[in-house]
Amino acid sequence: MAEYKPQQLDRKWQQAWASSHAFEVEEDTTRPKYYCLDMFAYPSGHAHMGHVRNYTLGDVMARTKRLRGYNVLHPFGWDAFGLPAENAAIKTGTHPEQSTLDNITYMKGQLQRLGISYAWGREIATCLPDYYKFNQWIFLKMFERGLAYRKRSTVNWCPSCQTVLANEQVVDGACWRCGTAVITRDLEQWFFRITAYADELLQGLDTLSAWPEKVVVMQRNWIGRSEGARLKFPIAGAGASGRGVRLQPDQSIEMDSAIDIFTTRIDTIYGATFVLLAPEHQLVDRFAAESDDPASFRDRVAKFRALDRQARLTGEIDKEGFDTGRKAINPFTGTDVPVWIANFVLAEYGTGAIMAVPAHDQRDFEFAKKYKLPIAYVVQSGTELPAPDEMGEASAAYGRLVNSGEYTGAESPAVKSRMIVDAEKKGIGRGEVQFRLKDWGISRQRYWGTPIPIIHCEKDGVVAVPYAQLPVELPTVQNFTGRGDSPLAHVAEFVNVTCPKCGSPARRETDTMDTFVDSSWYFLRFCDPRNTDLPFSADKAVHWMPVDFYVGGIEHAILHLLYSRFFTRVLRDVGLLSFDEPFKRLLTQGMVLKNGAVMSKSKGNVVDPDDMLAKYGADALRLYMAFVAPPEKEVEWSDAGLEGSFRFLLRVWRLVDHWAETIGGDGMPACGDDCTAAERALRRKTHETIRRVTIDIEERMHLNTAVSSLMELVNELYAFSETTRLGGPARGEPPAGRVECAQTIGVLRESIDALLLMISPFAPHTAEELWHRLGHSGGLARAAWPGFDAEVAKADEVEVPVQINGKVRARLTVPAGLTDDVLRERALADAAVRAYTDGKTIRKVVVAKGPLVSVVIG
RNA sequence: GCCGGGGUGGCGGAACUGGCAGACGCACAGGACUUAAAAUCCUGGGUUGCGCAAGCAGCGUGUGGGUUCGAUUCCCACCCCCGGCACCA
Repeated sequence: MAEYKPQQLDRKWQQAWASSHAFEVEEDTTRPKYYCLDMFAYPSGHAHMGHVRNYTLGDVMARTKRLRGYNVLHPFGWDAFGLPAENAAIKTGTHPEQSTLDNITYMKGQLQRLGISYAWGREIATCLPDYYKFNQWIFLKMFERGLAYRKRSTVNWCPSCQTVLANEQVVDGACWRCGTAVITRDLEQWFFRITAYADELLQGLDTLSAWPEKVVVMQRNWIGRSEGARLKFPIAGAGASGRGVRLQPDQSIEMDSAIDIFTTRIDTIYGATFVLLAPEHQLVDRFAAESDDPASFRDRVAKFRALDRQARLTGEIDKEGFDTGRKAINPFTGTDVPVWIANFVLAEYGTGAIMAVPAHDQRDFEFAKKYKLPIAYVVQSGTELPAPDEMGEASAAYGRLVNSGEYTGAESPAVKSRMIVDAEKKGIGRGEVQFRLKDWGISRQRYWGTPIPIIHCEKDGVVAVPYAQLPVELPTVQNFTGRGDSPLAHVAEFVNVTCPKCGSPARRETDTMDTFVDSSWYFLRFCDPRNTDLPFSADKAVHWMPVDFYVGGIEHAILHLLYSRFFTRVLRDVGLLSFDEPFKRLLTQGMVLKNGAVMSKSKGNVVDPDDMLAKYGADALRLYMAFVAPPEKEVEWSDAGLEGSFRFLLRVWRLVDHWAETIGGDGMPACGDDCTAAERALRRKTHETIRRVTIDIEERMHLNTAVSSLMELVNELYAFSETTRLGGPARGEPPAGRVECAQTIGVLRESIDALLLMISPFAPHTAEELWHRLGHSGGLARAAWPGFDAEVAKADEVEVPVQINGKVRARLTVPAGLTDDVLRERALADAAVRAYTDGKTIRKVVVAKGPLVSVVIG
């Protein structure tokens, strides 16, 4: 018997695949294409088990689809810019480029040792100029379209990473990367106008039927669309001498003499008894100046502004506010309402000002109670009309309007649109849609990223670097200090340039781009990775895109996937693409835990893939990853589980090795019709397994059950081997010479071939070796997935359970395909059934598919 | 608070459209082989009660109810766990 030495097989077949370029692809219109994408990796240094799981899942799909006849694009690359490399440079002095390229080399070796079937010829790394040139290209296209713009703004700043963070990179008030509490800073920043696509990005979610519901919902919430109205509350006493003068509701209002508010509940406006401003609202400074005691006014505001920041970090504060002393006019009721400043009103959402309706909003209710502000009840949802003084909480439900002037008696929410139309007619407001989504700040004051292709000129202002001058290459910087300003600002020969427009001395932009820019279009670059003129050719993108199957971590549910959907639309509008959604089907795989926690060096619970490869080989590790749980679930690492997978492969090896000589070689007989019962049973099992495994991989992506089906088939093959007079592999006896019966050979051959083909996506090295030993020429690359024959899979005898009053009381063994009537008769005639039914009334007999007979007696 | 997912043996999990709950694996126990061990192969097991035994009866998929001949699956109410968002007006 040949010994199973997986490490040797790994090396042998990996070399064979590499030298035959087995996984490289070109466009081929004669076959259907399949784009299988694994999320590219940040080259952190070592692949961890999460990577192994991710790429195993992708590779099972890629290899299956190849056998199924698809022209499969399965590329890989490196998300190579980013902070860790720069932080390492600060610590150790190794240049980011050096450490990044070293890490890529090492990790690439690891993935190759796992036998992942990548088209390495298309490998990309975002830190190379031939890639980031097109980050700059896309930036310029966006700049031309007004989608990339500059503004001074309060930004999230991580004091530890010394850089700006996007809203999406702030988690619970802390930096997503290092966990340091985020502070704010006022900086001139570049933004991508993702909000211009907010509605489209939201609507597109409805078309993503093959995405996990969870991810779709997360994106929907993140975009956060709210329909409502923007309304003007005129400031009473606006103007120099007009304090206290009351405006009529239909009087036309000057812009700067009114407070704009946003509300989704215009139906409650008759209950708006005060107005609240965010501490950062633009009117606050003016009100302070015009107040009786500006100094103390400003003091109180300043406290809120400071306090507000802390509150956002902890997530809970008491609602506090103070009266500005000013009044605004509720444009629907015409009455004066006080204007307060409140710490819980957000400046960045809506208009930074709200109408407060204490009777129908819990926050406003609490505020009104605390400061004894009036409460007016205007939407009746129950039968009782509560007295405002006795209300214990706000009533947010819709209902019939009361105390609402001409709208009294109308039903809400239906009345909303009528009120908005009326507001428009009177010039006091209009319908408006607000989004939670903010524009994407992409400036980073760091080195290891894509330079922003912009030049600042005294005379011409912000000037784009001409396309012909791309890429703006990242200069070599030797000293990394980690101080807060952009390292590029210290490289004189980089900074000092001449203006492309007027030729006078100018300054280069020294910020770099957020690395999420790099990953927002890399899947398009894979379609045409060596194009030097364009990010990719439209033809090639049309051929390969969209990505048919995308596998990666759930942590990218919002950031990366939303940005990629945004970029796809921008590039569509630029004319390079003709579709909206980049990823047809998405699988977010669960994390790999050890002792209930994420593996990390600090916890000391890391299981190194290299160690497992050395001990069990790639196939056992891959098989274990597929078998341990459904792909979406978190899994707890288990050495024993991995060993179990190894044992299974050993079992397959012994089985095939045992039969190889008997059934191997060309010209073996095919299955005939005169099979024994045992042979028919094995064929049935084989075809049933083909059916299940195919569906489990391609449709359900339940690799764990696909593997268990294969295990069942192997168990069946062992049992079959034992029962033939040929001598099975179980006891290690040699087969008793060539088999006489051609039938048996044909059946075994069919079953074992199918087994090897179906196991090959999981355990490609072992499968390839055994396939070769069976004498197949051409290797698995030339093979086709086994066909399913429904006729063969059909059972000729079935066991039919008989339920009596819901409990299984008997089993009939009958020929398959009996009619319901015959089944009913046989069930009622059965002795075991009669024992229960004799002397009882049979009330009902149901014959169900299955089949199954259900008898009701009384 | 809102949204999404989940709760099945000692453990990971299975049950495809309402039809035999616990596939497959791990761990465990017994047996075969062996001088012995490892490896391998075979067998066993949800649980309670009765029985020397083959077996018989009952209970079982978070809890309580409902629909149905039949519910892990559908409906209602509730409890718990995980994930996301969170003063978004």
